[in-house]
This record gives sequence, C-alpha cells and structure tokens, in this order.
Amino acid sequence: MSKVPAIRVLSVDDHPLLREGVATLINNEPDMTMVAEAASGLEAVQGFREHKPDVTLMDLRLPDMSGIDAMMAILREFPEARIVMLTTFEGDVEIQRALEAGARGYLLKSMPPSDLLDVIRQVHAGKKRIPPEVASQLAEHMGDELLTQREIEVLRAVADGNRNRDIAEKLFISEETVKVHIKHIMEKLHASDRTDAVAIGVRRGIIHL
Amino acid sequence: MSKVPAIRVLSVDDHPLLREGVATLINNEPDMTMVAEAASGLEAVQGFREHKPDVTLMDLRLPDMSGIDAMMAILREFPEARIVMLTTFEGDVEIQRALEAGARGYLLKSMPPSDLLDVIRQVHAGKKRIPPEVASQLAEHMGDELLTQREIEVLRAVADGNRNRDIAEKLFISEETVKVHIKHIMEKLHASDRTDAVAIGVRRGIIHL
DNA sequence: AAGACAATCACCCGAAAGAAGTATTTAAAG
DNA sequence: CTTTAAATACTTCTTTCGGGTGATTGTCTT
Repeated sequence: MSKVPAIRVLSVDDHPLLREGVATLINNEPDMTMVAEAASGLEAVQGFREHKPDVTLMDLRLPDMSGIDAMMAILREFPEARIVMLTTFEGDVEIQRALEAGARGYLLKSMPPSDLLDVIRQVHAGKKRIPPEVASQLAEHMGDELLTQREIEVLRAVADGNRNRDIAEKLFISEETVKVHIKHIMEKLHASDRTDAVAIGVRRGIIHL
Repeated sequence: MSKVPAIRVLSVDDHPLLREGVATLINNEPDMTMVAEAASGLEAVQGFREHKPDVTLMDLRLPDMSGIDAMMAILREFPEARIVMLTTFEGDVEIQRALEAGARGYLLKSMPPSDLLDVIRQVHAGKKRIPPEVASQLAEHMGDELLTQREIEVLRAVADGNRNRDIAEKLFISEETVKVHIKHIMEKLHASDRTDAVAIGVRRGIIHL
C-alpha cells in the first residue's frame, strides 16, 4: 500500500491549553501531524519559515499583532500558504477582512473538533471552507457600506470618550467635519446615536475597546 | 508506599479544544484525573452532582448562563465545592464578583499550564490562589465605588443606544431620574460622557455588548 | 471629460445631554 | 431610633449633539 505523507499543521494561539487541545486532536489523526506551535504573531512567521506547514491554524487576537496581520506577513513571503482562522466569535468585519486577506477558512473554537479536522483536510486539498454559522453572519451585513479609514479613526476617538471638538483637534480638522463623519458613521451602522455607533462598531469588529 | 487518591477534576468550557487541552494536561499528571467535562452551565451543575469532583475549572462565558451563575448554583447545593475560574482576561468587576461568589482561584487561559496545575493542587489542599496578574488588575480599582443594580440597568440601556427619555419609559421613572443615574455612573467610572461610560463599563466587565 | 466618492468646511436650528442644586421616600445598617 | 445610602423627582442653565443644506477640493474610474 502507498503511504500518503501526513498533513503538517502549525497552530498559532496565545492560549497554551488551546494549542494543547489542537495538538492532541491533530496527532490522534493518522493523516495529520503537528509540526510547530506559536503563541504570537512573530513566532508564527518564524515558525512558518522554519517548518513550511501544509495548513496553519491562526487565532485572531495575539499579544503582539492581530492574527490577520500575522497572516498577511506570512502570505507576503509564502503566497501559497494555507491559513485557516480559528477563533472565538468576532464581528462580521473581522471575518470579511480575514477572508479578503487570503484566509482559506474560518473556524470557531466552539465548533466540534470533527469540523475542524474536516476543514483542515479540505483546505489542504486546495479548497476554501466557510462553515454555515460564519457564512450567515457574513451575509447579515452584505449590503452594508463599509466605513472609510477616516471614519474608523473618528469612531475610535468617539469610543475613547472624546467630544467632537477634541476629535477635531486631534485629527487636525474642523468640528464641522467631525460631525459629518459621525453622521455618516451613524447612517452606515444604522446607529441611533454616537454611543450606539460605538457599541455596534465593537460588536461588528470594526473597533476594539 | 501509600497510594494517594488522585485529584478529580471537572472542566467546564464551551470550547471543545480547550477542554481537550485541559484533559490532556490533567491526565498526564500522575496525581490528577479528569472525571467529566461540561460545555454549558446546566451541564456543569449536572456533571458536578454526578461526579462530585475535587476541583472544578469553570469558564466565565457559557452558552446558557454565566460561569459565575453556574458556580453559584453549584455552591448552593455543595457549599464545599472548590471551583476555579479559568478564562480569558475579563474586567476587574468580573474577577471581583467571581471571588465574592466563592471562587477559590482565578486563572487566565494565557498562563503557562504549570501555573494551572499548581493552582489546582493548592486549591485542592484548601487554599485560595490568585495569580499576581489578576491581583494587580483587581487592585487597580480597589477604592472605586461600585455601580448599584439600578445604575447598571441604566448603563445597559445607554449601551443599547437609548435616549434618556426612552430609558425613562422603559424603567418607569422620570427622565430627570435617568439623568441623575447617568451622572452618578459617569462619576463612579470617571467617564467623560455616556459613550465613555459604556466603553469603560464594557472594559471592566460591568456590562456586555 | 464626466461622474463618483472621500474629505473638508460653513451656517442654522432644535433636541438632547450634562452640571448643579434641592428635596422626598424608603430601606438598610448602626 | 438615628444615620446612611439609594432611588426618586423637579428646576435652571450651559454645552453638546445631530439634522439639514450646500459647497469646494482632490482622486480615481470610466
């Protein structure tokens, strides 16, 4: 019989226990093997360089940089890298950003391990896999306009408790312009006021507290 | 030589991979054994009734109820239960509530597994263990006055994007009273306005989005 | 070149929010 | 039985916010 080489996996997560769980799961599968672990974005890039895993499982929030940034760093160097996000539920914007940046899959830590194995195999075979829970969350806000970079800056400043006048000073624009930005933000997010806008922005992963 | 009975552990977390990691870690220790797992608060209570574990590891956010509520439910029935919170970082208020409600320890998922084992042994021996990272976070807001239940209700309503008038209607009080509550909230949280109050409330674990 | 969009600024106006003070009622704590 | 704390309510005053309308500039796309 012909022996197929095992799928070599890299796990990136700042929770040792989670990595341990992934390692146990992976190494119990005959056709998979865990080749490395990383607890931060930098470690992830180094680990990828060193081991060239077939599939990388990447958490979204890491101590040094976001998982998306870490993924982009890897993809710049290895465009054919197969990376799957594995995270607790985040807003639809995070999901979208991850997929646009080149993630081959998006898994939730609450999913059954069998789904995880399934997606790893599919991604290794060159496919993309987005589970229905994630896809439907994504579809929820399909038509919605995205905030511009400037609007996100303003929203962050609002979330920090700044008045319009303070935001104007910090961004070197007039208070009137700030108001226009906030008006657009509230329209795009369907928010009733600035506080609601911040809450929605956080829920959807547009900003972080 | 006398054989000491192993420490029997129950793990409560809605992430299967995390539970798997805990199980692997525990079962690799000669003096510990994993007797059950639970993915929700209800399962946790049932699992405790059935197995009477020596130490219970409990996540803070579960699908059906908060980990603190689940812990309180268990403690009502078994006051001598030894429960340790094991979670990602939450606000100081969550930590305080957990400890006041009877948690014997508070661990972060980002800590090294050896710390976890250490705390389990200490708690099993009847001690309480709060790691320094957690303790210092707790000390940060030691002098601060806590929000009253009513104030938390109002803050939740603010976070939902309600105007003062709407809050007044929903809580069956006058708009003036709502203003007084919000003034007190902002003073206690050192917030510059209602939006800041919501942001701080979320960061400190007083409310959730 | 035309059109679309993002970012900028201005002026007006009414609605809301926030600051400060006073006061009553009830409930808990001493 | 006081004292304290929480929740309630009202008045006055100032500041801030948010809606509407309109305009300019630069960039990018078609």
